Amino acid sequence: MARRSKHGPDALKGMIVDAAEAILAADGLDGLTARALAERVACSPGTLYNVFANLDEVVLNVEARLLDRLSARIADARPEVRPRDAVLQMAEIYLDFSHEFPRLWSILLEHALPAGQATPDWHRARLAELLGAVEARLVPMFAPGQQAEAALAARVLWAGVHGICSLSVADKLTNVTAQSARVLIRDLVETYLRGIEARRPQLLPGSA
Amino acid sequence: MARRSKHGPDALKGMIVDAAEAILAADGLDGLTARALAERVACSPGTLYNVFANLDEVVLNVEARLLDRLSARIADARPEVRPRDAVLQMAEIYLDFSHEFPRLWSILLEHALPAGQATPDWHRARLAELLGAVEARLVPMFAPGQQAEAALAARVLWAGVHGICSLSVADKLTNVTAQSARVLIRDLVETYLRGIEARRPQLLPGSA
DNA sequence: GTCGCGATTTGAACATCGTTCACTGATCCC
DNA sequence: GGGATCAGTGAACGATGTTCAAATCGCGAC
Repeated sequence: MARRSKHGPDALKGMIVDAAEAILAADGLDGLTARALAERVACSPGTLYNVFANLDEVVLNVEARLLDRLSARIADARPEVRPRDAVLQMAEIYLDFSHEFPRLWSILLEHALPAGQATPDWHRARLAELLGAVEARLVPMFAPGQQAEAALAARVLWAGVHGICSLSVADKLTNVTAQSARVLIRDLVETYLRGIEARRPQLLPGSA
Repeated sequence: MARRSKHGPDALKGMIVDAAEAILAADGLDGLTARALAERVACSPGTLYNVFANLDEVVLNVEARLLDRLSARIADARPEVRPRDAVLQMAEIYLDFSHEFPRLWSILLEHALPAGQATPDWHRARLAELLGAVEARLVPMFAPGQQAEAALAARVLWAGVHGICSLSVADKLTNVTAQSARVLIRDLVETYLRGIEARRPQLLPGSA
């Protein structure tokens, strides 16, 4: 064996990440062993380490693809006009996505790098991109010169939606099923935005 | 060796959980190995398995103590009178707690049991207790016969606060430091509650 | 055709992990 | 004093992530 890769090295990388995603979705982090992954890719464990530094890097690549998929889904959505509807739409996409890939989603949230290793930059960048999308749809609700308030609101809303989704996926919200998580999200977005309007009803009354 | 325990078996249990908490706080989940834990307790690895079924059970006991500590802190707080202040107070206790034990807190959120094993009942019960405390302080803001709305609001607020705390501890909220997480929490609670009042300004105007 | 070289893949080996269990020896009861 | 008991032991097992010298293949030169 050891024939030169018929697929280029990038293709091999893709195959490994594919296989890793399948294993993670089926068996969680504990199921992803170097030997199990190698067997699924039909190569030896050593080959994995020619392409990735370690298993953590494989997991990170799965996470990256997952985040990209979410970004694409948000980008593909038919844009709603009213800011409230647009934010609600994003929140529901977020919710649906987390429940569509519950295992992968949990791994994305749970996966902690060993020791001092910080979250990689591309990870933070992808999260910042999502946050920016919320912020962009929120800006019309605020007067010019209140971008700081819009940025704050975006972070609060996004963190809140995230909290509902993660607790819901982990089944930790007592008496809250996947179904009713949607109700929570609607209530959060509508009530929070109503609270914003109630603070400055005179500025942009038409934006409600 | 093998002298009969000078400490009762419960004391040994406590010593193990103590040591495990210290290791987890210092080195995270990866640092908690059976041998390292045994060395810190000054016993052999096998002894651990006379007291606990496996290392997961040790971690669960650390988590249980952590949740109890949070509950106690909330119970000890001088109760605020106005519902808004009471909820805000709880949220800030929650935030401070998560940042006081960031590593243990992350483990509490991240720790996923292997395979089909569900979150143990006592865990869910402790979370439900926290949720109930929020709910109790929220009820005065709603008219009689609107307990369902109060329960919904409690879940939304608690999940939202939780989302801010977890993203903040994990350092995933772009441009949001531990300091400013407090600002996010204040904004969430105040704006959300204002949104509730804006919906029914006629009912309990004095509760603002 | 074949030879050789560089790139690629291999899989045995290593340290360490969680966990088990036959054994040890201190303690209690008689 | 002498079993009986049982908390505590630690060597051993299988599996883990990772490494690296060796094996193997693809391909261009001649």
